[in-house]
Amino acid sequence: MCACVFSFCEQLSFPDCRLCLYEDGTELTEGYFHSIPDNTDLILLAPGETWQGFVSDIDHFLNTFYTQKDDIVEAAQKLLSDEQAPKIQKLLVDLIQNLSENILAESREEDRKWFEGVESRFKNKSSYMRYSCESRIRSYMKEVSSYTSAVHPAAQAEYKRITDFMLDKLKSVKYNGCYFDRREEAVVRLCTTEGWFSCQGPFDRDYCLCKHSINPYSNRESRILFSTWNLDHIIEKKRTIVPTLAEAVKEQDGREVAWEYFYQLLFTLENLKLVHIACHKKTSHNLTCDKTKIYRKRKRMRKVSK
DNA sequence: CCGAAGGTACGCAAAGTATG
DNA sequence: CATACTTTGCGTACCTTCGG
Repeated sequence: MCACVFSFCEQLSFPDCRLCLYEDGTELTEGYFHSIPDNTDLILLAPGETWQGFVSDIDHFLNTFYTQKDDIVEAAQKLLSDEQAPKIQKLLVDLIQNLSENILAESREEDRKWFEGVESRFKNKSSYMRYSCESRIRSYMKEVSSYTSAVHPAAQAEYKRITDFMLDKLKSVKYNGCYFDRREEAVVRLCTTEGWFSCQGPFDRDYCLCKHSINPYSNRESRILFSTWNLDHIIEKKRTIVPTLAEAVKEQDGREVAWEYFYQLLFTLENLKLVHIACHKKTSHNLTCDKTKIYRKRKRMRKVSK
Protein backbone atom coordinates (compact mmCIF):
# COMPACT_ATOMS: atom_id res chain seq x y z
CA MET A 1 0.00 0.00 0.00
CA CYS A 2 2.65 2.51 0.95
CA ALA A 3 4.75 1.58 -1.97
CA CYS A 4 1.73 2.18 -4.13
CA VAL A 5 1.25 5.71 -2.89
CA PHE A 6 4.87 6.62 -3.29
CA SER A 7 5.14 5.12 -6.73
CA PHE A 8 1.86 6.85 -7.55
CA CYS A 9 3.60 10.17 -6.95
CA GLU A 10 6.38 9.20 -9.21
CA GLN A 11 4.09 7.97 -11.93
CA LEU A 12 2.37 11.29 -11.94
CA SER A 13 5.81 12.67 -12.67
CA PHE A 14 5.94 14.49 -9.37
CA PRO A 15 9.06 12.79 -8.18
CA ASP A 16 9.76 15.46 -5.63
CA CYS A 17 6.40 15.71 -4.01
CA ARG A 18 6.03 14.70 -0.39
CA LEU A 19 3.26 13.35 1.81
CA CYS A 20 2.48 14.65 5.24
CA LEU A 21 -0.17 14.27 7.91
CA TYR A 22 -3.06 16.66 7.56
CA GLU A 23 -3.35 16.85 11.32
CA ASP A 24 0.03 18.14 12.33
CA GLY A 25 2.10 18.34 9.19
CA THR A 26 4.47 15.48 10.02
CA GLU A 27 6.22 14.47 6.83
CA LEU A 28 5.88 10.80 5.89
CA THR A 29 8.67 8.51 4.90
CA GLU A 30 7.96 5.13 3.39
CA GLY A 31 8.89 3.54 6.68
CA TYR A 32 6.62 5.71 8.82
CA PHE A 33 3.76 5.19 6.41
CA HIS A 34 3.34 1.61 7.62
CA SER A 35 2.57 2.67 11.14
CA ILE A 36 -0.15 5.24 10.57
CA PRO A 37 -3.76 4.17 11.14
CA ASP A 38 -6.21 3.53 8.33
CA ASN A 39 -8.17 6.49 7.01
CA THR A 40 -5.63 9.03 8.18
CA ASP A 41 -5.94 12.25 6.22
CA LEU A 42 -2.86 13.10 4.20
CA ILE A 43 -1.72 16.09 2.23
CA LEU A 44 0.26 15.81 -0.98
CA LEU A 45 2.81 18.61 -1.22
CA ALA A 46 4.44 19.85 -4.40
CA PRO A 47 8.08 20.89 -4.21
CA GLY A 48 8.40 24.08 -2.21
CA GLU A 49 5.03 23.69 -0.52
CA THR A 50 4.71 23.26 3.22
CA TRP A 51 1.90 22.26 5.58
CA GLN A 52 2.01 23.07 9.26
CA GLY A 53 -1.03 21.05 10.14
CA PHE A 54 -4.34 22.41 11.33
CA VAL A 55 -4.22 21.24 14.92
CA SER A 56 -1.21 23.23 15.86
CA ASP A 57 -2.70 26.49 14.68
CA ILE A 58 -6.08 26.09 16.28
CA ASP A 59 -4.61 24.68 19.45
CA HIS A 60 -2.14 27.46 19.71
CA PHE A 61 -4.77 30.08 19.11
CA LEU A 62 -7.23 28.65 21.60
CA ASN A 63 -4.67 28.01 24.27
CA THR A 64 -3.32 31.50 24.30
CA PHE A 65 -6.89 32.64 24.35
CA TYR A 66 -8.02 30.54 27.26
CA THR A 67 -5.02 30.92 29.49
CA GLN A 68 -5.59 34.65 29.54
CA LYS A 69 -9.34 34.38 29.72
CA ASP A 70 -9.95 36.75 32.60
CA ASP A 71 -7.75 39.47 31.16
CA ILE A 72 -9.46 39.22 27.81
CA VAL A 73 -12.93 39.42 29.33
CA GLU A 74 -11.94 42.46 31.30
CA ALA A 75 -10.39 44.13 28.29
CA ALA A 76 -13.42 43.34 26.15
CA GLN A 77 -15.76 44.75 28.79
CA LYS A 78 -13.76 47.95 28.85
CA LEU A 79 -13.97 48.24 25.09
CA LEU A 80 -17.65 47.47 25.11
CA SER A 81 -18.44 50.22 27.57
CA ASP A 82 -17.70 52.95 25.04
CA GLU A 83 -18.31 51.06 21.82
CA GLN A 84 -21.27 52.32 19.79
CA ALA A 85 -21.07 50.37 16.52
CA PRO A 86 -23.56 47.50 16.70
CA LYS A 87 -21.31 45.15 14.75
CA ILE A 88 -18.43 45.55 17.17
CA GLN A 89 -20.77 45.52 20.14
CA LYS A 90 -22.04 42.17 19.00
CA LEU A 91 -18.57 40.77 18.55
CA LEU A 92 -17.53 41.88 22.01
CA VAL A 93 -20.68 40.63 23.68
CA ASP A 94 -20.32 37.22 21.98
CA LEU A 95 -16.70 37.06 22.99
CA ILE A 96 -17.41 37.86 26.61
CA GLN A 97 -20.28 35.45 26.72
CA ASN A 98 -18.26 32.64 25.20
CA LEU A 99 -15.38 33.14 27.55
CA SER A 100 -17.42 33.46 30.69
CA GLU A 101 -19.79 30.57 30.11
CA ASN A 102 -19.58 27.66 32.46
CA ILE A 103 -20.36 24.65 30.32
CA LEU A 104 -19.22 21.96 32.71
CA ALA A 105 -21.15 23.27 35.69
CA GLU A 106 -24.18 21.15 36.54
CA SER A 107 -25.77 22.41 39.73
CA ARG A 108 -27.68 25.56 40.46
CA GLU A 109 -24.97 26.63 42.90
CA GLU A 110 -22.25 26.33 40.27
CA ASP A 111 -24.10 28.30 37.61
CA ARG A 112 -26.78 30.52 39.13
CA LYS A 113 -27.24 32.54 35.95
CA TRP A 114 -28.10 29.51 33.86
CA PHE A 115 -31.00 28.74 36.17
CA GLU A 116 -32.54 32.22 36.08
CA GLY A 117 -36.22 31.69 35.34
CA VAL A 118 -36.04 27.91 35.78
CA GLU A 119 -38.39 26.45 38.38
CA SER A 120 -36.73 25.81 41.70
CA ARG A 121 -37.43 22.09 41.59
CA PHE A 122 -34.71 21.68 38.97
CA LYS A 123 -31.42 21.11 40.73
CA ASN A 124 -29.10 20.52 37.81
CA LYS A 125 -28.85 21.31 34.13
CA SER A 126 -29.10 17.77 32.84
CA SER A 127 -32.32 17.01 34.63
CA TYR A 128 -33.87 20.21 33.34
CA MET A 129 -32.81 19.40 29.77
CA ARG A 130 -34.12 15.91 30.26
CA TYR A 131 -37.44 17.28 31.41
CA SER A 132 -37.75 19.56 28.40
CA CYS A 133 -37.19 16.61 26.09
CA GLU A 134 -39.73 14.51 27.97
CA SER A 135 -42.38 17.16 27.67
CA ARG A 136 -41.83 17.47 23.95
CA ILE A 137 -42.30 13.74 23.54
CA ARG A 138 -45.25 13.76 25.91
CA SER A 139 -46.95 16.36 23.77
CA TYR A 140 -46.61 14.05 20.76
CA MET A 141 -48.28 11.27 22.70
CA LYS A 142 -51.02 13.60 23.74
CA GLU A 143 -51.69 14.51 20.14
CA VAL A 144 -51.88 10.87 19.16
CA SER A 145 -54.35 9.97 21.88
CA SER A 146 -56.46 13.05 21.39
CA TYR A 147 -57.04 11.88 17.85
CA THR A 148 -59.15 9.01 19.21
CA SER A 149 -62.36 10.97 18.86
CA ALA A 150 -61.66 11.53 15.17
CA VAL A 151 -61.26 7.82 14.51
CA HIS A 152 -64.15 5.91 12.99
CA PRO A 153 -66.47 5.03 15.92
CA ALA A 154 -66.20 1.30 15.29
CA ALA A 155 -62.42 1.49 15.52
CA GLN A 156 -62.11 3.83 18.49
CA ALA A 157 -61.79 1.19 21.16
CA GLU A 158 -59.02 -0.60 19.31
CA TYR A 159 -57.28 2.69 18.53
CA LYS A 160 -57.31 3.52 22.22
CA ARG A 161 -56.03 0.07 23.14
CA ILE A 162 -53.09 0.54 20.77
CA THR A 163 -52.21 4.03 21.89
CA ASP A 164 -52.27 2.78 25.48
CA PHE A 165 -49.57 0.28 24.54
CA MET A 166 -47.52 3.15 23.21
CA LEU A 167 -48.05 5.16 26.36
CA ASP A 168 -46.92 2.26 28.54
CA LYS A 169 -43.84 1.83 26.41
CA LEU A 170 -43.09 5.56 26.60
CA LYS A 171 -43.42 5.55 30.36
CA SER A 172 -41.07 2.59 30.62
CA VAL A 173 -38.39 4.53 28.72
CA LYS A 174 -39.10 7.77 30.61
CA TYR A 175 -40.37 9.52 27.51
CA ASN A 176 -36.95 9.30 25.88
CA GLY A 177 -35.71 12.21 27.95
CA CYS A 178 -32.26 10.70 27.42
CA TYR A 179 -32.01 12.44 24.06
CA PHE A 180 -31.21 15.79 25.69
CA ASP A 181 -29.37 14.49 28.75
CA ARG A 182 -25.61 14.80 28.46
CA ARG A 183 -25.06 12.38 31.35
CA GLU A 184 -26.57 9.58 29.32
CA GLU A 185 -24.65 6.98 27.39
CA ALA A 186 -23.39 8.02 24.01
CA VAL A 187 -25.67 5.67 22.10
CA VAL A 188 -28.86 7.21 23.41
CA ARG A 189 -28.08 10.90 23.81
CA LEU A 190 -28.15 13.42 20.99
CA CYS A 191 -25.35 15.58 22.36
CA THR A 192 -21.74 15.25 23.38
CA THR A 193 -20.72 14.75 27.02
CA GLU A 194 -20.29 18.52 27.20
CA GLY A 195 -23.77 19.12 25.84
CA TRP A 196 -23.10 20.14 22.26
CA PHE A 197 -25.92 19.44 19.82
CA SER A 198 -25.50 19.56 16.06
CA CYS A 199 -28.26 20.24 13.60
CA GLN A 200 -29.09 17.09 11.66
CA GLY A 201 -30.22 19.03 8.63
CA PRO A 202 -33.62 19.33 6.91
CA PHE A 203 -35.77 16.21 6.74
CA ASP A 204 -34.82 15.63 3.12
CA ARG A 205 -31.05 15.95 3.53
CA ASP A 206 -28.47 13.81 5.28
CA TYR A 207 -26.67 16.70 6.87
CA CYS A 208 -26.85 20.38 7.74
CA LEU A 209 -25.31 22.68 5.14
CA CYS A 210 -24.85 25.46 7.69
CA LYS A 211 -23.31 23.26 10.38
CA HIS A 212 -25.63 24.69 13.01
CA SER A 213 -24.69 23.75 16.52
CA ILE A 214 -25.61 24.81 20.04
CA ASN A 215 -24.82 24.02 23.63
CA PRO A 216 -27.87 24.72 25.79
CA TYR A 217 -25.82 23.75 28.84
CA SER A 218 -23.45 26.65 28.30
CA ASN A 219 -25.43 29.70 29.33
CA ARG A 220 -28.91 31.02 29.85
CA GLU A 221 -29.21 32.48 26.35
CA SER A 222 -28.29 29.20 24.70
CA ARG A 223 -30.65 27.37 26.98
CA ILE A 224 -33.50 29.62 25.87
CA LEU A 225 -32.43 29.59 22.23
CA PHE A 226 -32.42 25.83 22.24
CA SER A 227 -36.18 25.86 22.60
CA THR A 228 -36.35 27.17 19.04
CA TRP A 229 -34.66 24.00 17.83
CA ASN A 230 -37.13 21.35 16.82
CA LEU A 231 -37.52 17.65 16.87
CA ASP A 232 -38.81 17.33 13.36
CA HIS A 233 -40.75 14.23 12.29
CA ILE A 234 -39.31 13.08 8.96
CA ILE A 235 -42.55 11.28 8.17
CA GLU A 236 -44.99 13.80 9.55
CA LYS A 237 -46.93 13.07 12.69
CA LYS A 238 -50.21 14.78 12.02
CA ARG A 239 -50.33 14.68 8.25
CA THR A 240 -49.21 11.10 7.87
CA ILE A 241 -48.47 8.86 10.84
CA VAL A 242 -51.58 9.41 12.93
CA PRO A 243 -54.05 9.18 10.01
CA THR A 244 -52.26 6.08 8.75
CA LEU A 245 -52.51 4.52 12.18
CA ALA A 246 -56.21 5.30 12.41
CA GLU A 247 -56.76 3.87 8.96
CA ALA A 248 -54.77 0.76 9.82
CA VAL A 249 -56.94 0.12 12.86
CA LYS A 250 -60.11 0.67 10.91
CA GLU A 251 -59.06 -1.66 8.11
CA GLN A 252 -57.28 -4.25 10.20
CA ASP A 253 -59.82 -6.94 9.36
CA GLY A 254 -58.48 -9.59 11.66
CA ARG A 255 -54.86 -8.54 11.30
CA GLU A 256 -52.82 -7.16 14.17
CA VAL A 257 -51.59 -3.56 13.90
CA ALA A 258 -47.84 -3.39 14.45
CA TRP A 259 -47.99 -0.58 16.98
CA GLU A 260 -44.21 -0.80 17.55
CA TYR A 261 -43.67 0.49 14.03
CA PHE A 262 -45.87 3.51 14.67
CA TYR A 263 -44.21 4.00 18.03
CA GLN A 264 -40.83 4.17 16.30
CA LEU A 265 -42.06 6.77 13.85
CA LEU A 266 -43.73 8.90 16.47
CA PHE A 267 -41.27 8.90 19.34
CA THR A 268 -37.81 7.71 18.39
CA LEU A 269 -34.79 9.02 16.52
CA GLU A 270 -35.64 6.57 13.73
CA ASN A 271 -37.97 9.29 12.50
CA LEU A 272 -37.01 12.35 14.55
CA LYS A 273 -34.34 14.83 13.60
CA LEU A 274 -33.07 17.59 15.82
CA VAL A 275 -32.95 20.68 13.65
CA HIS A 276 -32.15 24.38 13.87
CA ILE A 277 -35.20 26.46 13.11
CA ALA A 278 -33.75 27.40 9.71
CA CYS A 279 -33.55 23.72 8.80
CA HIS A 280 -37.08 23.05 9.94
CA LYS A 281 -39.14 22.82 6.78
CA LYS A 282 -42.78 23.16 7.63
CA THR A 283 -43.91 22.36 4.16
CA SER A 284 -45.56 19.03 3.48
CA HIS A 285 -42.92 16.32 3.46
CA ASN A 286 -44.91 14.08 1.12
CA LEU A 287 -43.68 10.88 2.68
CA THR A 288 -45.75 7.83 3.49
CA CYS A 289 -45.45 5.06 6.03
CA ASP A 290 -44.01 1.75 4.94
CA LYS A 291 -47.09 -0.26 3.98
CA THR A 292 -45.30 -3.52 4.65
CA LYS A 293 -44.73 -2.66 8.31
CA ILE A 294 -48.20 -1.61 9.33
CA TYR A 295 -49.44 -5.05 10.34
CA ARG A 296 -47.74 -7.85 12.16
CA LYS A 297 -46.40 -10.53 9.92
CA ARG A 298 -48.38 -13.72 10.25
CA LYS A 299 -46.35 -16.65 11.35
CA ARG A 300 -48.04 -18.86 8.81
CA MET A 301 -50.79 -18.38 6.29
CA ARG A 302 -53.90 -19.83 7.76
CA LYS A 303 -56.24 -21.56 5.43
CA VAL A 304 -59.51 -19.70 5.37
CA SER A 305 -62.26 -22.21 5.72
CA LYS A 306 -65.67 -21.71 4.28
C1' DC B 1 -55.71 37.28 5.21
C1' DC B 2 -56.97 33.19 7.54
C1' DG B 3 -56.88 28.48 9.08
C1' DA B 4 -54.23 24.42 9.53
C1' DA B 5 -50.06 22.31 10.31
C1' DG B 6 -45.28 22.21 11.88
C1' DG B 7 -43.52 23.18 16.48
C1' DT B 8 -42.37 25.12 21.78
C1' DA B 9 -43.12 26.95 26.68
C1' DC B 10 -45.67 28.08 30.68
C1' DG B 11 -48.83 27.65 34.48
C1' DC B 12 -52.06 25.23 37.10
C1' DA B 13 -53.97 21.27 39.44
C1' DA B 14 -54.50 16.44 40.42
C1' DA B 15 -52.22 12.22 41.29
C1' DG B 16 -48.28 9.85 42.87
C1' DT B 17 -44.22 9.27 45.83
C1' DA B 18 -40.88 10.49 49.50
C1' DT B 19 -39.73 12.12 53.91
C1' DG B 20 -39.92 13.27 58.64
C1' DC C 1 -50.17 10.42 59.00
C1' DA C 2 -49.25 14.99 57.34
C1' DT C 3 -46.36 17.55 54.50
C1' DA C 4 -43.49 18.44 50.62
C1' DC C 5 -41.88 17.55 46.41
C1' DT C 6 -42.44 15.20 41.56
C1' DT C 7 -44.76 13.61 37.87
C1' DT C 8 -48.36 13.96 34.76
C1' DG C 9 -52.10 15.91 32.15
C1' DC C 10 -54.41 19.71 30.28
C1' DG C 11 -55.31 24.23 28.56
C1' DT C 12 -53.44 28.30 26.72
C1' DA C 13 -50.44 31.19 24.21
C1' DC C 14 -47.04 31.91 21.01
C1' DC C 15 -44.13 31.47 16.54
C1' DT C 16 -43.49 30.28 11.36
C1' DT C 17 -44.88 28.51 6.97
C1' DC C 18 -47.98 27.04 3.58
C1' DG C 19 -51.89 27.11 0.61
C1' DG C 20 -56.64 28.36 -0.52
